[in-house]
Amino acid sequence: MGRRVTVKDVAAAANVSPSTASRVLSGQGDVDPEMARRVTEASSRLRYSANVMARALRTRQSDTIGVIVPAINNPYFVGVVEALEQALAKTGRSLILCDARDDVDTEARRIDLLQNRMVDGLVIIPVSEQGSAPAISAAALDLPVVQLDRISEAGGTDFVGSDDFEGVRLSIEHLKSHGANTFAYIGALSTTSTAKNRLRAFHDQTNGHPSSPEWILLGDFSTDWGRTATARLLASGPMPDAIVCGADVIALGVLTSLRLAKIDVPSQIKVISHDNLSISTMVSPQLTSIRQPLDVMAEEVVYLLDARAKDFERPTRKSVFTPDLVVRESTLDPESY
Amino acid sequence: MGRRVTVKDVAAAANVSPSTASRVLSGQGDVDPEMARRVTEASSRLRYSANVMARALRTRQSDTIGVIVPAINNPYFVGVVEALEQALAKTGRSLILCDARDDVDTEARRIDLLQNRMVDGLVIIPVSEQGSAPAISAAALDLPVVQLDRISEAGGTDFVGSDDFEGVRLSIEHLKSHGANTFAYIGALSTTSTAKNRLRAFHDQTNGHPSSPEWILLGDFSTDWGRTATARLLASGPMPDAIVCGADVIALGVLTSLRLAKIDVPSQIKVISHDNLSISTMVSPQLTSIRQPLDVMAEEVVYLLDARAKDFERPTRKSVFTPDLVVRESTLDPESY
DNA sequence: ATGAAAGCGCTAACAC
DNA sequence: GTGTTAGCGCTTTCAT
Repeated sequence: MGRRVTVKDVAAAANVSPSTASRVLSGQGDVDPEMARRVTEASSRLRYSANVMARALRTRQSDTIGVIVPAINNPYFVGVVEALEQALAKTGRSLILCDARDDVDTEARRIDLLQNRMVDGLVIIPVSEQGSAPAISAAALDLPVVQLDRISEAGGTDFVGSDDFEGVRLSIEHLKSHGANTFAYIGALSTTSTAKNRLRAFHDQTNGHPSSPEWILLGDFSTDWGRTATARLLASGPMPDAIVCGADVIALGVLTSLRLAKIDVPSQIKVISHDNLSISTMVSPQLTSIRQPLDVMAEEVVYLLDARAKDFERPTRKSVFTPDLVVRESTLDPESY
Repeated sequence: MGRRVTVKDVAAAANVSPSTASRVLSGQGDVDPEMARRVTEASSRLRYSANVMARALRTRQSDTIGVIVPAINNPYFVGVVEALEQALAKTGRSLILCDARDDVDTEARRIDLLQNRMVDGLVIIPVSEQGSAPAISAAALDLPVVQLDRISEAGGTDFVGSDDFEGVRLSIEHLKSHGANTFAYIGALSTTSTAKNRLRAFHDQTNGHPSSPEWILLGDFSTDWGRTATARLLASGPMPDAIVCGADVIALGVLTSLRLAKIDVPSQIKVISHDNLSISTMVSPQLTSIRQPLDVMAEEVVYLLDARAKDFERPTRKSVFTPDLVVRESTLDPESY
C-alpha cells in the first residue's frame, strides 16, 4: 500500500519549500516562473494530486456538493443527478450522491453525513413535504441548501422547481383539444409538493367535467402502482377518455396494464404524463409527457448555491421554471396515423 | 453559517480533555464511566458529530468505499449499487458513487478523485476490458480494489462476477426445451468481459444449429440499440425462433420493436435476456431473464475488500457466482396460457 | 517572491 | 485512566 505522494514530496523534488509548491499547485499568489516550472514538472512526474480531505480541512471548502435523492431507482432522479453533475463539472466541482430510500430518517442521516464531509452545499429532493423539514431546516443553518423539484416546509433554503399547475394545464388543454372530455388521474399521495400540486391542478383543470371518485387513484411514484391503479380503474366501471399520470414511471405501468387488457392507446384511451424520461420514447406507444428544463434548472441550482455561499444572509428565493409538452403517440388522434 | 461543534467543545462542556472525549466518542480505550457519561451527554446536547475528513486524515481510514459504475443511467448498475449500499450499511460504512459516463478517461479521473478522498477501497465495474486496465492497476497498488461484474485486464485486484457461460447455457437449454431451434443474439460489442463471454457462450451453445451472420447483432448496452438491432433483424430476412439478449435494457428495446412490427412474443418468437431487472416484470410480456445473486455478490465484495485491507499482499482471487433462470411470459409456450 | 511556522479537527503516542 | 503533545496533508499568515 504505497504511501501517496504529498506536497512535501513535490517540494523536495523541485527544491522549493512546501508553501511555494502549494502556491503553484493551488494557483494562489505569485511565484517565480522558473520555480513554478520546476514544481509543475515534479508534480506531474510524481503524478501528484492533492489530498482532498487535507485541503478541505484547511480551506473549509471541498469543491464538492452533496446531493440527496428520495430513491435512486427512479430514473427521473437519475436524470436530475446527471444534469447536476454536468452543471457542477463546468466549474470543476463534483458531487456526492446519497439515496434516502424514501425514508425521512435515512434522509436525516445522509444530511448529517454530508455535512461532516464538508460539502460546500446541499441539494435535496425531499422525501416528504412535512417529515423532511426539520433536518433540512437544521442543515440550512450551517450551509447553503437548495431544495429541488419538490419543496418541503423547511425554511432557510432556496428552491428550484417547475410549474406543476402549468404542466397539468398544458396536459388537459392538449387532451381536450384532441376530443377528450373525461379524465382519470393516477398519481402519488400528497406527501410531496409535486404530487399535491399536480393533483390540485388536475382538479382545477377538470372542474365541470364528468368525473367519479374512482377516477382519482393515489399511490406512490412507481411502475407497480401504475399497473395496480389501472387494474382497479378497469375493474371499477366505464373508462374515461384519458388518463393523466403523475409521473412517467407510473405511466409505464399504466401502459402495460392497458395493453394486457387489450385496450388500445391512443384510439380507445389516451395517456399523458410528467417527466419525459428517455424510456418513454422507447415504449410503444411512445408517451406524451410534460418536459421540465432539467439542464437550466441544474444551472440555477448551482447559481443559487454559489450566491448563498457568497452571502449567507441573502433572502431565500424560489425559481420556478415553465415546463412544456412533448406530444407523442399516446395522445395522438387515431386518424393522424 | 454557525461553526460546527468540535471535540474540543464537547470536551470543554464535559470538563475533560479532548483526548478523553475522543476516546469515548470513537469507542477506543477505557474511560471512567462517569466521565464517559458526561461526554456522551455533552455530545448529544451539543448535537456533536465528528468531522469525517479530520478523522480520516488522522486515522487514514474513512469508513467509506468508492464505487465507480460505467453508466448510472443503466438500471442494472443502479441495482448493483443498491446491493452494495446494503452490504456496507451492515458494518456502518457508506459509499461514494461515481459515474464514468462510459468513458475511460472520466473513469481514470474518478479513480483519482476517490483516492484523494481517502476511500478505504474501490469497487469498479470497468468501462472497457482493455482501456480501463492501466488506471485500475495503478489504483490497486495503493488500496484494495475489487472489480465487479465485468473484469478488465488490470492486475492486483479481486473480482466478483457471475458465470456468463452458465447463464447463456441455461438460456439456450430452456429455449430448446421449448421447441426453439434457431437463435439470434442481440448484445454488445466485445469491449467488456461480460459482452465477450456471453457472445462466446452463445456461439458455443448454438453450435450446430442453423444460423446466419445477420442473426448476430452487436452494439451497446442500451434500449435504443435493442430497438435498432431488432429493426435490422426484421429487415434482413426470415426470423429465428428466439432472440437471446445480452442484457434486459436491450431486451426492452427488442420487445418494443417486435410489438411495433406486430410480431407476438412468445407465440411467434421467444425473447430471453440477462439481468432480471425489476422493470422486466413490468412490461408485457414479462421477460424471462438470467438472475445473478446480487446481494450475495455484494457481500462477497465487502468481504474481499476487508480481507485485503487486513493483508494487502494476499493473493488475488475471482469469485464467480452461478446465475439462475427466471422464467416468465416471453419464453412460455403459447399453449401454456 | 520565498520559507518557516501555525493550525484546520481529529486521534495515537507518550507521559504521568 | 487521563492529559499533554504531536502530526495526518494541506494552505496561509507572518516574517524575511
